[in-house]
Amino acid sequence: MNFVEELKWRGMLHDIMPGTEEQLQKEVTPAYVGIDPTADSLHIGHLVSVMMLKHLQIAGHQPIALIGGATGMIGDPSGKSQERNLLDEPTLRHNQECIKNQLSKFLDFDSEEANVALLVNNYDWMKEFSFLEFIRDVGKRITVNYMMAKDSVKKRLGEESKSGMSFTEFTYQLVQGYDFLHLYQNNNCKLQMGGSDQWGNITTGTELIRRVAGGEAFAMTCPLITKADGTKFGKTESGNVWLDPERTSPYSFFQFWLNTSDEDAERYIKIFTLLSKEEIDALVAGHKEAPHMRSLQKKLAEEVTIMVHSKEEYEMAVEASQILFGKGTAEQLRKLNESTFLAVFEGVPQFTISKTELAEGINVIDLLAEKTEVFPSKGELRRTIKGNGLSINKEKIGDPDLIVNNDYLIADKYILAQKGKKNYFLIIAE
RNA sequence: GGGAAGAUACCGAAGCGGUCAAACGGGGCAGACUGUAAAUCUGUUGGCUCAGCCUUCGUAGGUUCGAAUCCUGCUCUUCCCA
Repeated sequence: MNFVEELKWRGMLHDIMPGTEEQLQKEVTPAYVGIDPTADSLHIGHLVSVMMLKHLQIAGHQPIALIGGATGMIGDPSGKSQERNLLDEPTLRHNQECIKNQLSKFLDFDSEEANVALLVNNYDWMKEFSFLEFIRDVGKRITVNYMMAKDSVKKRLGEESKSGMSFTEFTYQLVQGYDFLHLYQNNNCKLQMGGSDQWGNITTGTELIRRVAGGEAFAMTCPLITKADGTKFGKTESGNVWLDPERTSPYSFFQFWLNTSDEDAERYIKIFTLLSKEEIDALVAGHKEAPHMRSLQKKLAEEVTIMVHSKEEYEMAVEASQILFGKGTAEQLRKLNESTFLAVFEGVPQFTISKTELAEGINVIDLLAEKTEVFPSKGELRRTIKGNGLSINKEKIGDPDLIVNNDYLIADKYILAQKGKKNYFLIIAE
C-alpha cells in the first residue's frame, strides 16, 4: 500500500493536488508540514500532522518538520478571528528544542538512509531576509488579487470580522509560501501537507514555486479532526491535552483517549495509531459485538499512550485507572507504595494539614471544609454525606460526626478524600 | 429632551404585606442504573454552632408589629415618542 492509499483508508486525506501520487511513486520525495512553536510542547492537535510525517517516512519518503519560527511571529489568519501575540526569539528557540525532542519519538532523525527526518526553522532563513529583498523577490511574483481570493483572507475582510486584518497577517501566506519555495530549492522538497485549513496557504507556495522556479510542487491536506458531539477536539475541561508529561500527566493523557466516544473511536484509531487495516477491522467488529467492553477505546488509549510516553507509563495509567474507576478497594489503595500512589493521584488537588493536629483527631466536617478547602461550605459537605457522596480512602462515609485521626493515613502521610465518584482530593499530613 | 415598563438566587422566570431562603424550568453537584458513555429516575443547589439561627430579591432611605412585596431618592436596562 503506498502512502496516499494508506492515508486514504485511514481517513486522513481531505484534498490532494493532481499528480501528487505520481510524484511520490517516481522518487523519494521530501515533504513537510509546518508546526507553530507557540508553546514548548506539542499537543494532540498537532498529532495528525506528526502522524502524516510518520506515515511518509514509513513509506520511504523524507519527512521535514518545519518549525514556524518566523511565521509564528506573524500569526496565521486562518480560522482566527483575532491577531496573535508575537513570540520573541529566546522563547522560540526553547520551544523548538522541546518540540524536536517530542518529534524524535515519532520520526527518525538519525537514520543513514535518504529519508532521514529533518527539522528546520523558517526563522533561520527569514531573519536575514530584508523587507526590500522580500518584496522584490517574492512579493513581485504574486498578485494581491490572488492573495485576496484566499478564504482565510476573505473571512477577515468580510463583515463578520470585527477587528480587521493587519498588513502583517495579510503577508502571512506569502511568508509561508516562501518557506515552500526555500525548501524546494534547498531540499528538493516537493510536497507540503497540513490540515485542510492550510490549503490556501499551501497553494500559495506551489504557485510561487511555479512562478519563481518554474517547478512543480504538490499539496495534500488532511481533514480537521472533529468530535461527534460537536465540541472541540483535543480539549478537556482543564484545557489542551499536551504531549509533555509535565503539562498533561500520562495518566490524564491515557484517560483522554479512553474516554473517546464510540462514534469517534473508529476514526481516531485509524488516524492516531499505526495498527493495520486488518487489526482495526477486527477491533471495530469486536466493538460492535460488545460495545460495553470498549475494546476500541482501550486499544486506542494503549497505542497512543505507549507511542507518546512509554509502556511503563501506560501500565501505570491502567493501574491508576483501575484504582480510580475499577473495583479499587481500601486494601488495594493501602497496598500501593508511595511513588505509585503519588503518580496515581498526580494532578489531584492537594491540601496539607499538620500531623500533630491530626493525631488528636479531627471531625470530618472540620477537616474537609475548614482545615482544607475540599468543600466550599460545611452545608454542602453535610448534604454530600447525607446523599452518600463522600468517601475517605475509598470507603463511604455516612456519619458526619466521624473523627479522622492518624489511623486514616496511607503510607503514614496521605488521606484520600473523594467527592462523588470522580473527584479526588489528597490531604497531606506534615 | 418627553413617556412607559422593568431590575428576584448560576441562568431564565414566578411571587405583589405575614404561611418566603423565595414556585417552576434550565444548568451545576451528588445518588441509582451503566461502559469511567448516552438516556432515564431520585436527591440537592445562600451561610452557620443545622428540628434552630443569620445574611439575601438593583441601591440608599422611609411606612409598618412585620417588606422581595407599599412609598421616596439614586443607578442601570429595555421599549415608545422627539
